[in-house]
Amino acid sequence: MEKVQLETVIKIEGKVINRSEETINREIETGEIEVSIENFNILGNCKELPLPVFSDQEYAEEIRLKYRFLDLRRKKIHENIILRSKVISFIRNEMNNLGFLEFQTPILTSSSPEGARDFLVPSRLNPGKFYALPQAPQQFKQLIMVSGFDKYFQIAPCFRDEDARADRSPGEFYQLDLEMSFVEQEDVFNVVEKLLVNTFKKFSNKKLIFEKFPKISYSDALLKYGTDKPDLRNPLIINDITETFTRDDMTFEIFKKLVKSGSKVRCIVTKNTKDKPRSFFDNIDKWAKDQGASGLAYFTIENDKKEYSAKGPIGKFFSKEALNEIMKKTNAQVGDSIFMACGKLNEIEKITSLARDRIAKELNLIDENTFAFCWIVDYPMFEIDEKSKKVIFSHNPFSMPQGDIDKINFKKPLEILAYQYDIVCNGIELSSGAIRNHIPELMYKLFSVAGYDKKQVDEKFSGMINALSYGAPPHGGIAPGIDRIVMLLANEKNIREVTMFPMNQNAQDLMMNAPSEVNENQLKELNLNIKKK
RNA sequence: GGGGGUGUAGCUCAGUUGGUUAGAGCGAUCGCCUGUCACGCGAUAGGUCGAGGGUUCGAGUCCCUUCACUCCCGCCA
Repeated sequence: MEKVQLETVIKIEGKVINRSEETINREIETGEIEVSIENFNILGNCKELPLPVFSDQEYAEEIRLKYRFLDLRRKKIHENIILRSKVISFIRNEMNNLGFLEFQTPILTSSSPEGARDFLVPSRLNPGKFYALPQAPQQFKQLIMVSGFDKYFQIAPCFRDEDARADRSPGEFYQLDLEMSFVEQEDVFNVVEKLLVNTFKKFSNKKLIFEKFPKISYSDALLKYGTDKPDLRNPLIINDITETFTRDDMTFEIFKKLVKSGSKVRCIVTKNTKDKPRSFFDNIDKWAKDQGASGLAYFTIENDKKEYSAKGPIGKFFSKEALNEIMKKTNAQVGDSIFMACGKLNEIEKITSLARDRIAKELNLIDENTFAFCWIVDYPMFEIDEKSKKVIFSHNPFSMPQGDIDKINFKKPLEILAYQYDIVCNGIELSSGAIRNHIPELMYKLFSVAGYDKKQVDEKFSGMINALSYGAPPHGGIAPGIDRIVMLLANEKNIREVTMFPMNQNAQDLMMNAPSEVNENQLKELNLNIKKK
């Protein structure tokens, strides 16, 4: 019996008996009993283990993924997967109770040129043609609304052929896809907010900072946080102080020059950091440079000789009045420090957003035991494409523009806002949704702004447009990411920790050897030739 | 496509300014002991130091190239 290796599956026959008093072990669950073995045999042998199962140690991903069935026996990930199952059935139950019906939608569907890259599946019966795996059941759920089912949901697999991140599985992931008819934005918010609050209260001990999620407009979010997925646990806020650099008494010429040519200056104020060592500031500056920015200028506000002064390498460039203006604008006080970035709008949004996280971590400002949800609303319908300088849809071409439909000024497309919204929790984008545009004429108009004529729209979205022409109800929905919800609940930083059989960063399944080559016959049937390199 | 980090025994890691035969713990094998419960004790096996090239009397260590994994940027309507 002692020769039996770890992880071997055995069958024991014998009597369960009480342990004698001195051998009772209260540390373990079965510490009061033992089995008096009469007989045992081995049901499943175990080779030498490539990774220890009975251990909390961390192991290289490669080996964990290759032997996922062993990895999954380990306590932490085993519990994560159980949590995932429970969360999903809880959500399903809640949705059912709210009167939503769960439907399946096709996995083999048509490719859409917009958005993410599609996974393509060659058709044997239709040589030269391809199915695509759905990036999301977007069009189907709208068609379900048109079909008269007014509340739909699905724990839907979504497929996107894009590169992975820690919080983004390559290839496939799951969304709680939902759609409702005859609703406005607020109706969707009410359903999802309740659902998420219930789910997070049930499955986590962490405190919800907001049970009523604050709503932040997209433009506000970019100004105050530099991103449309702000971590609201972080108290730091970004301020625009570009104006101050147009003053005559401002002598910080580097920024002044940049501002003259259209650059912006934004800053982050850190409270009571005057006693931080020089290295604190320089490290952040150096870090910013490592991130590809030109650095973060800084000074600390001091109170020398009864007058405010800016102290630091660039402090001397700031007049008393200029300093006052900045303090007024940013609510900064004596003892606070100010980090500044100057550059093109999208560049400094990016670096100040990263700096906000970085500085907060450095100063330990984030309470890890909380969840901070918010809605990001009022997304713009269109944006300018950096490369082509053309007007493109900024999010979802099927979203409903805001305002009185008859009064929308299509000549100023960048000013059109959409009923488009995101949920963000702790800096992680959990979902996006929209009230959909169910009016074909309006859709043609919006598409024409983005450079598509009626014929192109009819070709691309024939199913959709056609359906909307036969009495479509106003409708809208949202699709929270299941994997990310479980990730937050399980307190994991990586989505693979809540995915049973994940692929690695290069979208390979090391256990099943996917993707793999296929044989000549398979290719022949599909009318495919592989170009050898 | 680009940038950073990592790569030494089955696993987790150490390895000094370049210097003898590359070490430890866990695991494995064999044996001993045992009312043990992550048992204990002893012995043994196990290494292309990710790969290739270079510098050097000498490379795990320095240089170049490359591969794998990972994090980030791009990308993800």
